[in-house]
Amino acid sequence: MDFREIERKWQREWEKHGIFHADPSEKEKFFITIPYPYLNGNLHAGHTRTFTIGDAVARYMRMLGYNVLFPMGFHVTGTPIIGLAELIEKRDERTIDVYTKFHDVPYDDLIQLTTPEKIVEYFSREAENALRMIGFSIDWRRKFTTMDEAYQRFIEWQYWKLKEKNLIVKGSHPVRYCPHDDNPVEDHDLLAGESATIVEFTVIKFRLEDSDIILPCATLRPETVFGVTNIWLKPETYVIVRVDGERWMVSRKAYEKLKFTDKNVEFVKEVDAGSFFGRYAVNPVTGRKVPVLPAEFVDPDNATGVVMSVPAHAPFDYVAIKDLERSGILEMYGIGRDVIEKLKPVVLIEIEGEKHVVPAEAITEELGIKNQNDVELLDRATKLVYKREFHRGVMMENTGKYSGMKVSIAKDRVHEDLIKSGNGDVFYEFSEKPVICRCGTECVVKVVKDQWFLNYSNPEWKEKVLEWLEKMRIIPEYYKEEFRNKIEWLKDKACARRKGLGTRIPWDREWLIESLSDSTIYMAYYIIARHINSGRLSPENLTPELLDHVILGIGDPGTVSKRSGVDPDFVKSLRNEFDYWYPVDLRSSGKDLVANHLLFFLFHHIALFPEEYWPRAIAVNGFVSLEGKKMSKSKGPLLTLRRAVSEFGADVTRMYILHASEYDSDADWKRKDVESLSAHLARLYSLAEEYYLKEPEDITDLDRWLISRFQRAVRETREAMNNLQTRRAVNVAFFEVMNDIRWYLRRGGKNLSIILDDWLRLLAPFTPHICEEIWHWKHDSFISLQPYPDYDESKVSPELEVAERYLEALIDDINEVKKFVERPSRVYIAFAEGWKREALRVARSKSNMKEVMKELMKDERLRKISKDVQSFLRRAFREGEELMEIDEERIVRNAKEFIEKETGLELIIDSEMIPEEKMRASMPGKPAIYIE
RNA sequence: GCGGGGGUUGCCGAGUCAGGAAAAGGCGCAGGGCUUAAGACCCUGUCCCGAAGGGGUCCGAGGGUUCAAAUCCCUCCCCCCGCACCA
Repeated sequence: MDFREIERKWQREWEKHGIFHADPSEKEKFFITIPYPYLNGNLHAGHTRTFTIGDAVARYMRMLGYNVLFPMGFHVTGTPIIGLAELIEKRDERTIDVYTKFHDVPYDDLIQLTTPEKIVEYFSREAENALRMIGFSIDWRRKFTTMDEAYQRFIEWQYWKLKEKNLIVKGSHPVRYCPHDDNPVEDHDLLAGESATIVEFTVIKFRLEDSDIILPCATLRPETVFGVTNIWLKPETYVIVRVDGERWMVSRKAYEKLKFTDKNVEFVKEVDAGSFFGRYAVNPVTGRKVPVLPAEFVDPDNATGVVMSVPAHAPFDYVAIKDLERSGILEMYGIGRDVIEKLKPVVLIEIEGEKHVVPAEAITEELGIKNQNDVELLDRATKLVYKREFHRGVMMENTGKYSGMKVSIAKDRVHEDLIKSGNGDVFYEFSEKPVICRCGTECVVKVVKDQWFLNYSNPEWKEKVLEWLEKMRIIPEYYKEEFRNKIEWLKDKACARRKGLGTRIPWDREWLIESLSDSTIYMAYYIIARHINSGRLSPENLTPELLDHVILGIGDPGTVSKRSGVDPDFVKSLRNEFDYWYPVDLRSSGKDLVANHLLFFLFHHIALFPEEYWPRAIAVNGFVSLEGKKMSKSKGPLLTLRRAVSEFGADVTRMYILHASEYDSDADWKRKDVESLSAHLARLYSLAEEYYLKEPEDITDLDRWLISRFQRAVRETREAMNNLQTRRAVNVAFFEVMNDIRWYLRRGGKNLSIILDDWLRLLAPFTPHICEEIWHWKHDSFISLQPYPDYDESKVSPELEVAERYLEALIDDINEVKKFVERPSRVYIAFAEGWKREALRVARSKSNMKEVMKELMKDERLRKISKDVQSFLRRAFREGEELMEIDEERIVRNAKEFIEKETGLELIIDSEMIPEEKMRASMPGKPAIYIE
């Protein structure tokens, strides 16, 4: 049988009948969205996971009777598409290779894609085809791209709204930057230093005595400013530069870096550090005068190249002073030895409950550090001291107003105070070096000036988001904590760019709205997009008044109609439509979007909409790897959705991906596993061929058993789907039902068709095509629109289920014993003595196992065989009352033939033939067995 | 470092919140059945021992609580992900 042919057939039928088009109705609505994909390549297995989960839920909810809206659009905002167009234009070898090999774009098509427009056109078409060929139940009338004029109107409207609410502010921020390309660099633009982060140094301005020169000491530990004994410079050439009107002395490298900051920097002259040694500078915080001294460990390529020395807490400083003492360097610069003697470590941090030492001295001795060339050990020592002091340290009384403060707090406080007083500044530096751009140039930290920021740090805004989060459903649940933390951690975000595709900031048209910032509330736009696509609305109609009214209910239809040129009745119906669909009931997404998009999604909804339109639930899922390897869009390996479906079929792909893993854990795509899953689905088909159209014969207990078991599958599948546990759902609905069917057929069941209608409906959200196909052998309706099977308690028969389990266990036991008998031919069976049944019943009258055990364990003799008692009781509790109530003899007699077939033995029920010691092993539910 | 998640049988993974069977399901492997054959399908086994349905060991490591611990408590080790302005 050909899966693909069936799939295409039903996809055509669904489309022809528009069965997934959703419009307001009397029914209760369910609005589910999946983040639209970014179109710098083809959809791949990772998308497949997120989308398939969404589609399974959409289909499930539809079958539960909801009016489900499941729309899709395409994201094209930002720089990658432009970058890709440039690379293709340049015929970049690597790009051509990756796109032909992994994205499956034919070479001749690919080389045509030399403009962003062509790329968007091409990949949106491909994406739509792919999404159609896997059979997602999307309402395609609502598609759009973020470059559409109407969408941009909608974004402009949103940004005006945010501006009105003062949620957009101006500021500067540091970015990783390539001086050669004159552009910020992203991770994938780097040759080296991908893991480098931008570190913020505090600059503390020490003024040189009798001079206007400032020595800007860069430090990561501003709180130790109270313990500065001297200043270090490397004995080499430095420069004097004018920085915002001040004269700074910094390393040459530092000067280069300063040019990229938001400061006004002017070169003055070169100077020799040597001529400054022995001079004094003033600590702006303590007023203490400290000498300027030489040290080799100073790295001119790190921050300003000017270092304040805190020998009590900084192992480097401590060791460097020791080195000075031992060497003749001071004499070389004509500095008296008395200077050294004044460099006594000033301890300013204590750790409660520990004895007072000079930390840098202690650690240096402990690690056996000899001199400042022991860089590795010194780095380790520095970290150790920092770690201890940061977490457990408290500022001592010699730190003025910071005295008694925790170091972790004092650190930030001192930093802020320095900046406020004008005695401090910041200097950005990479945490690791070098950071090198793909063009080969070493990157710098650039401070972008006057940029627009979304003011996420706004405490009221945050508070509202945090409060709403508590009311939301987050799946899986433990992600709520993650969201809580991320919301608290979120800082202002730059929302403007110079380069890329996108919408201009309406009040400052030099800037483009950055891609994550234009994707926050676009779910609302699906409702409008439908009418743009049908031609009933044009972009010009989307005036602020219209959007205000439709989305927020502001104004009256009459006025809105005049301003927008839209018929008043249509204005009203748009408003009703919006009000019907909003809010988003579920946003289901990959876990990579938690710390960005999903946060912004919440923040923006909460800022802009009234509470009744705030999102109700968010679900998060993991990634997909390929044969254990991480997929990569830009390097491969990659499995496109299209390739997966053409090779394995839509249903197989869907079911595999749904069953491969749960929630945020990652799935691995293994070709072999996918293939064997294909066989399982084929089995479903052949079972249907054999049984679906067969009229049931007389209904037996075995049939009732199957129906009973099936009820439980229905219940658990529903429960799983209500929690978005697709793996569990598929496991139960498909594999466990399949196992029951195996037993049913093995037992001689003939009426499989009694559950097939329900089974197909149970599976329809996961493997809709094959279910639709089989369903139509008997019905004219679409299974996709049928009601989902309901759990029917009245069809559950615990007795029958216990009876079957009893039988299975009995056969197992007989086969087990059989192994030990030479040439076995007969099995004798006898049932447990009445007194055992009675004892069990008494014990069972207690409410739970714990109670019973407690009671029974008081008896010393029972205690000795507690394990036996345990297994005895466990089973009783598991099986329930029914274990005592079943008529063992009847079950065995009825299944005599079956037992004989399964064991190959003649079965005789006769207690006379069973030796005493075998009889002892019997329990209710476990007859005595004797084989000869 | 901070935050979140995790370590179960050859592999993937349930089970942990509410303590009570070597522990669902899938995959792999082995044996058997069916078949002209292959495939598909069906059955059995897959930690160790066992000539009677049993026994032993086991859930990252080590302690503890309990009649009973993968599950509760304490200590420790290891792994994955995020830490941004990028979609």
